[in-house]
Amino acid sequence: MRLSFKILIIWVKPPGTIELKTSFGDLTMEKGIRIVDLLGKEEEYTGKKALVQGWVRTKRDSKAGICFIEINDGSCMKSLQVIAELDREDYSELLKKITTGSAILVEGAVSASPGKGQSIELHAERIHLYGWADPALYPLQKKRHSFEYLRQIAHLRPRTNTIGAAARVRNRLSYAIHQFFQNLGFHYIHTPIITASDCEGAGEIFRVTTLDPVHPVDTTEEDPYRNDFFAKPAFLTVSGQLQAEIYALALGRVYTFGPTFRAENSNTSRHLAEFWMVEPEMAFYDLEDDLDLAQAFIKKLVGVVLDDCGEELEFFARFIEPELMARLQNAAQSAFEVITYSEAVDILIKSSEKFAFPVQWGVDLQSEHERYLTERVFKKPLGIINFPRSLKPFYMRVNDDEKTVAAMDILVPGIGEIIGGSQREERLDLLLEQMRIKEISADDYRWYIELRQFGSVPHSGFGLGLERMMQFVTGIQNIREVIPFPRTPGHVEF
RNA sequence: UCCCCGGUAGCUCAAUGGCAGAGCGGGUGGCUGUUAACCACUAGGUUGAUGGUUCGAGUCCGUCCCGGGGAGCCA
Repeated sequence: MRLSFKILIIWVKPPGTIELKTSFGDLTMEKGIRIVDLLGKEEEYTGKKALVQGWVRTKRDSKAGICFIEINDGSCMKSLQVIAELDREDYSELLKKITTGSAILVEGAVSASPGKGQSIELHAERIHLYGWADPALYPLQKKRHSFEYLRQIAHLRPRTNTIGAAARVRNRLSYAIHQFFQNLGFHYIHTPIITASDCEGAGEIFRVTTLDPVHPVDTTEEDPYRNDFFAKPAFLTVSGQLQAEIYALALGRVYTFGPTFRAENSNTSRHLAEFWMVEPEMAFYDLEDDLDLAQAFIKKLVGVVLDDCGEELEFFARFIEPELMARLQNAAQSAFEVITYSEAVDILIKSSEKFAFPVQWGVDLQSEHERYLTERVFKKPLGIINFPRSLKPFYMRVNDDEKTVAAMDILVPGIGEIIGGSQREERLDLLLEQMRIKEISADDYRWYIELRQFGSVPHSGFGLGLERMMQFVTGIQNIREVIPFPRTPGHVEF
C-alpha cells in the first residue's frame, strides 16, 4: 500500500522574499509575509523583495503614471501602501479592475516612502487578483460606518478598523487568560455545555431537546420527557461553576473558559444570549484569596493589552473612548478598593446624591448605585463583599453573622459588574439549610451535596465575563461589537 | 419585559400638513507622490409596514415591526 503525504516547504529566497508553499495535491498556494511582520522589520526589508496578500482598503489613481493601493491583511491596524505603475503591460489591465474590497497579492520591492503617513511602501512587480469586489455593491466604504449598520453585515465587518482591532484584542485577552492561570498551576477544565442543572439562581435558560416542537410534551403523562433525548429536561449551561467545583476538589486549582447561555429577554448594551465566561475555582481559597486572585487577574489582563495591543488601544482612544488610556493605566497600577456591602450602603445613604431607587440595607444595589460608587466615589475598580444572604444564591458561604454571605462583586468604571464570585459553602449542614431556604431540590443536586460529605474543603471562585472585559479594555460601548457574532433576543444571523 | 428617542437614496442625515433634498459612496470625465484626496457632470426613492384623519401626509392619530439610549436581570 502506498502512503500518500502532503508536503510543507518553507524557504527563504534571497533577496528577502519569504515564501511558504504548501502542496495539497496539485494545488499550490503562495504564502507571503504578514504586513505586521513587514512593518515590524522595515529596515531589514527596505531594498528587498516581499510578497503580501490582503484586501484593498482604498485605491488612488495618479495621472503621473502611478496608482496607490492600500492593502490590509488583518494582521495589524496598519495598511501597506502599494505603488503600482499604470502603464505596465503585464498588469495595467488588472490594475483597472482592482477596487475597494478586492482580495489581491502583490509582490515587489520594499522602499522608503517619500510621502507622509507611512515609512515604507511596496513597489509592485507582480499583482494577482484573487477575488474582485463590485464597487457598486460592496457595502463597506472608506468612511466611518455606524455600528448598527455594520452589525447587519457581520460577515464583512471584521474588515473594518474597529471590529478588526476588537478581534485582535479579544484573541490576545483569550490567550492571556490561559497564560495567567497556567502560570499559576491551574488546570483548564472543559465543563459541559449541556446540563440538567436548571436553577442556581440564574434566570431564563435555553432548553435542549429533540422533541417535536409542533407536538410538545404531554404534561399529563407521568414522565413527559421519557422520549426526549436525555430522558429528562436538559438545558444550555448558565455557568460551569458547579462542575468546576467538582474538579477543584480533586485537582486543587482549575478554571473553565467557554460559552455560556442566558435566555433572558435582555435588550441592553451589556447583555448577550451567548457569551464567554472565565470561571476559576480554587480549593483551600477563602474570600480574601479569591479577591486577591481576581484583582491580580484583572491587572494582568489589562497589563497584557497595554503591552501588546498598543496600536489597537491608540485607535480606540482616538475614535471610541478618549479616556481609555487613563482608565487602563489606573486599573493596571492602582490597588482596588474593597468595601463591604454594609459600608457601601452607608456611603450611598450619606451621599447627597438623589437616586431613583432609595437605598437601605437588604436591598440589591442598582446600576445607578454601582456607577456612583465606582465612578464618582472611588474612581477605580471596586470590590464589594459580604452581601445579604437573601440576595445571593444558595452555594455562597454563610458568614458568622448569619445575615451575610462571603460574596464579592468587582465593579469597574464605565461597565459596572465585571466579576462576581464567592467563597462556597463547604459545610454540609449549612448548605442543606441554604438549599431548603432557597427551595433547591436536594435530589437534583445529590452530587453537589456529596462533595460536602466526602472530603469537603473551603474553596472559592469567581466568574468574569469576557465581553464585559472587552468593553472595559476597548472602550466599545455596545457588547454586540466585541463578540464576532452577537446573539441577542431575535438575532441569530450568521 | 418596561420607559424615552428614532426609522427618508447604498451609507450618514435634512425637509411649518403643500414640487423628495444634501454630503459621502457609485458611474463618466478632468487634475494630482496620493493619504477620509480634489473639481465637474450623472444615475439613484413604494419616506419601515399597515389602517385612519385631511382637498392634500415623510410630517398628525392607531396598531405592528426594527434600531438606539436607559431600567430590570446579570457576566
